[in-house]
Amino acid sequence: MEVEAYAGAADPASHAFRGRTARNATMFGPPGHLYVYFSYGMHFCANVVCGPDGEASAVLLRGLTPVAGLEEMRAARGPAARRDRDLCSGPGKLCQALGLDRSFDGADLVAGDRGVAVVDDGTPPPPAPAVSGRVGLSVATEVPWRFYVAGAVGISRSR
DNA sequence: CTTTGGATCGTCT
DNA sequence: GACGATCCAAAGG
Repeated sequence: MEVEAYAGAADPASHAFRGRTARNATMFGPPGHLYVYFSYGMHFCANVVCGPDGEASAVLLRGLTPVAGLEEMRAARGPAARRDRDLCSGPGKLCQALGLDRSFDGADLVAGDRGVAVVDDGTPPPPAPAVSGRVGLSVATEVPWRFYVAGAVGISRSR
């Protein structure tokens, strides 16, 4: 598990920093929804909207430990994912493995209206999550808002 | 193991 | 018209 926090209008690294646009509209909506955007001409990235309606705060999903549907993930990722640990070890890989694209933008993760939901499987929170600066930014690079489970499978390469 | 460069296009200036 | 909240293959140690 690996995530990064983006603090809406107050965060220069957030897509919401320059105000609401057609692309980031979901972030300005109510929490519990999925914000999916297209980047670098070939990748999708997924966020969970977490602030109250109108605040545009979100959490970027950067890495996951696959626990089920491994066969489907391998098929979706293709030959590039040599090892199972590479299936979801990055924001773009994660979306490819789960089949997420722009059509999932705005999905309700509580109701699961588009077949995607956030659920509690009983795994307790990590007692000591690791922290670092966020990856791939040109601004606010030292703000320590990247959180991950140290040693877990499916963590992206950090700088 | 690390470094480097190419692919590729929607979005905002 | 420029630039990404990226990934991967290839090449060098």
